[in-house]
Amino acid sequence: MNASATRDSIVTAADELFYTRGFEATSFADVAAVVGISRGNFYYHFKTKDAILDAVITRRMKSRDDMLRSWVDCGQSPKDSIGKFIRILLMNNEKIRAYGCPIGTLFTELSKRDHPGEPAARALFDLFRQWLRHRFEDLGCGADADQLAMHVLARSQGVATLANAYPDEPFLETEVAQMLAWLDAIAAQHAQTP
Amino acid sequence: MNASATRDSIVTAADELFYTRGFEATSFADVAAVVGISRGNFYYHFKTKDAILDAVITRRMKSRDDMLRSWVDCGQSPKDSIGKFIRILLMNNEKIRAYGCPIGTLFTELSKRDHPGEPAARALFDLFRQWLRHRFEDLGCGADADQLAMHVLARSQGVATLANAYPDEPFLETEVAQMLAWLDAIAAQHAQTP
DNA sequence: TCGTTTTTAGGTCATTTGTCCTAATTCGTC
DNA sequence: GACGAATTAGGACAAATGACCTAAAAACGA
Repeated sequence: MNASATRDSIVTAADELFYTRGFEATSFADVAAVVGISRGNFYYHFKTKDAILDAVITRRMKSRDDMLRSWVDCGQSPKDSIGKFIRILLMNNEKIRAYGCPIGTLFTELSKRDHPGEPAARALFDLFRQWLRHRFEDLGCGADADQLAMHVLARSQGVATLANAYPDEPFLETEVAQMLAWLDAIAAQHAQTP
Repeated sequence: MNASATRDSIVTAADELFYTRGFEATSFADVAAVVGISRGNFYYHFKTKDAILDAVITRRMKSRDDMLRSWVDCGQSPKDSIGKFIRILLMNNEKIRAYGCPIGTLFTELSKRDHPGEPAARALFDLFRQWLRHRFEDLGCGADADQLAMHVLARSQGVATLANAYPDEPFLETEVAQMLAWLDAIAAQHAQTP
């Protein structure tokens, strides 16, 4: 098989395992088993576990960046863009209930261990934060834009955590509806005072 | 030393280490070193790592339960009680910035590994949830009480996570102020429609 | 075919949990 | 104080696991 194809399937498998089982709990052997290659081959592509983590974070970064860009490029209103972000929680409903937020849980794990990959994991938060801030600026929120961005991020994180703790309850849907209502209010408020 | 005193200091040390480093990352040797006892003595008190985890969760449960009860017993209004809960985030400011929420991060870690201690960790959430629900009921929120309780829990979790990711920003204080303002609005709303 | 790339099989080394043992020390009780 | 029970120290050791490494084989392209 092509080397970059093998490398890619390793990163794909690692991404999934880091999400569902956690970074530390996932071993070389686990990833190799999913991909169907030997541990030695694994080492051929990635010298250290941190190198795989880097690749996984880079992959997530690109994936999220592409997603966010597509929402802006398709030309919808800033409010609808932010609404789409909030609705990610609904889109990934089952996975969030089962494993929490892939960004949040990874950061929390790396932070607790003072892992060198922590800044890279924080950069994933930054990506969403900047994007949200720009959308709120487009909405006319000016100086409040960053604070609003952080607010949306925090509530999303909280909802993901609690949905993970209480997966059998309709809590996630309720909270998303409330966040969308809150967004309506913010948008209305800044529409009349431009 | 008294056996229960030794046991207690083990649980205290484990509680702190599980919080600051995480459960999996903390080894028997780590805890024994902090307490200043031998590994042999350690095994005299706790046969397995899961047994220490149980003891730590029980301890946290009792500590939080005592705290919540004291807030009700001192006879302040339900609104002020809920306010005190929200202000936990301020009280534990530095620790939350450094290590996140002790309840949330423990649950997330155990959940991700399908650890048998997961239900016990969820019970900690339940404790806060029930208490908040009762306070909102006292406030006259009736059927909405549980949903409001979950809302407060979720926002607190989200704030803790983001404050952990951005420890150098005044974000935590800002969000607490907003939550307290939100609480004011809820209380006012139910004061005029009893 | 030849040389490079890719893959495999296997092993090393360190760490951690958990078990077990012995001897010393402390403690409660008489 | 004496005695037995509880507690502690300090280790040896097995089993498991995971990160990391090497060398030979296989696949592949020119």
